[in-house]
Amino acid sequence: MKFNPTVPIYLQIMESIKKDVVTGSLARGERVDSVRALSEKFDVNLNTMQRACSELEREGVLFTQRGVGSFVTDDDSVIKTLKQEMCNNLVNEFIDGMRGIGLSNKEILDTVGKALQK
Amino acid sequence: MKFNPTVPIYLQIMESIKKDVVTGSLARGERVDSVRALSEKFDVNLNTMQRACSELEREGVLFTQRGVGSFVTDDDSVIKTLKQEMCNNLVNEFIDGMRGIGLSNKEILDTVGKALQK
Amino acid sequence: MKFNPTVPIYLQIMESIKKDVVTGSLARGERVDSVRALSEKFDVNLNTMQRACSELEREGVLFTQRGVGSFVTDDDSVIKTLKQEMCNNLVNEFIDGMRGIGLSNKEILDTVGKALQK
Amino acid sequence: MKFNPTVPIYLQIMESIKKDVVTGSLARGERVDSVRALSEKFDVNLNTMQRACSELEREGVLFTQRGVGSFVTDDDSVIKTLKQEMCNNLVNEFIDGMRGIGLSNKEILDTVGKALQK
DNA sequence: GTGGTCTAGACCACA
DNA sequence: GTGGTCTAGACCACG
Repeated sequence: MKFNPTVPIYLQIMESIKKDVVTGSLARGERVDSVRALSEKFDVNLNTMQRACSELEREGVLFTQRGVGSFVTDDDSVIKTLKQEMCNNLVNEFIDGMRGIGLSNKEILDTVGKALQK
Repeated sequence: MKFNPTVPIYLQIMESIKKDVVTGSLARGERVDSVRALSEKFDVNLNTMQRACSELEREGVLFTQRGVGSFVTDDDSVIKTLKQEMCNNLVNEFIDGMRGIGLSNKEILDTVGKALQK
Repeated sequence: MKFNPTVPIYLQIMESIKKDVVTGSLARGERVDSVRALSEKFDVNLNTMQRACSELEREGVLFTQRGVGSFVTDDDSVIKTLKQEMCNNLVNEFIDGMRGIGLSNKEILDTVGKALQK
Repeated sequence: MKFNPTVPIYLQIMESIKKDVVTGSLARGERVDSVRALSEKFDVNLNTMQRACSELEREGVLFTQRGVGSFVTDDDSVIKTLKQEMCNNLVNEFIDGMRGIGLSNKEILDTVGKALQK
């Protein structure tokens, strides 16, 4: 995975895992790889991976059973909320940005429409 | 102006000025305030403001006349390109993000449509 | 290192490092000292050193791994191009200068020849 | 005349006038244009032109007769020395630079030879 | 320990 | 007055 050097790696990893969770490619309640394995998979420092995981835990996306491993939350509503939040953030940032450079509602919608066709 | 503490102030200032340029609220060739004045306006340190300005100059958005002041580029094509770039970035990031959380083209378009009505 | 007071220190440091790179005394891909160490070595302020390094990074001579350190580019072609550029600049400035004060090609070549024997 | 933004304009003007003097395109003892006229010719601020002229006077290249105007020095030895100095500076800087990037005497001479043929 | 950013305050060259 | 550079010292995110 390629990281954008301007944003913290652990945030990018968190985003990546969240995406897997909301798309179901990491299923509800499923066990995730160990931090060590993940750090190798993402090719990042172990500390960085730990940071990403503990933040995800804090957000309720993952939970840990000591001595057993980490798991995706088994609370479906958490996942739904997460998806909604991510979606809202994306949309709001996008619209604010487009309006900020002077585009009208119509122009925004047209631009999205065209871009989606590619 | 309120700054997002997670992204460098000078970048946020650059964004703000770029927006003014692409929306025309800073006209082509127009003189911009002195670095000192801007640093007060944005309420940041002089050095921070200078960093923002010199990066904008490197990007071709501003140019400087020694001992005189800084001006918005008078090359219209630069401004057009800038606007196009900013727009593309927004759209691409948005679409990538939305697809990343598993939304279809139709869902993306619908979501934007609804959000624009608010 | 002694600095010429009429040209910015950070530029002189950049030149110095570039020379080390093109002569190979800083090898391709080699790690360079930390900014802190360099600032002591060159006996300049940390910020000045950072300025020099970030400009070198922008020029592709160095690259940075977050939290790890900075390294000489591992792209050999960049180094070759750099050497060629530095060489061309020197030669062109020199010849332009000499012609500017009215010397013929023959005189220029003779002068260089004599100077090299010292 | 185009100025290099990284070096003071007044220095560039001084260089330009010195070249005219050593090549004889400004003859020994010849009257030079008024500072005002020169500032228009070079398209620079009057202060800048004044700075250039007074430095040239300090260096003995020009001299001023109050109420009359400025003139190129009528001392031929000054001009010869000037030319020699400019020439030496060019050669020394050039050779130092080339050696600094690791070229041998032979390589330096070859490079100059080739460049002169263009 | 690494690089990156920010502030405060000073000095300089240029116009 | 303008922009540009430099220092000193602090804080932060990252690994």
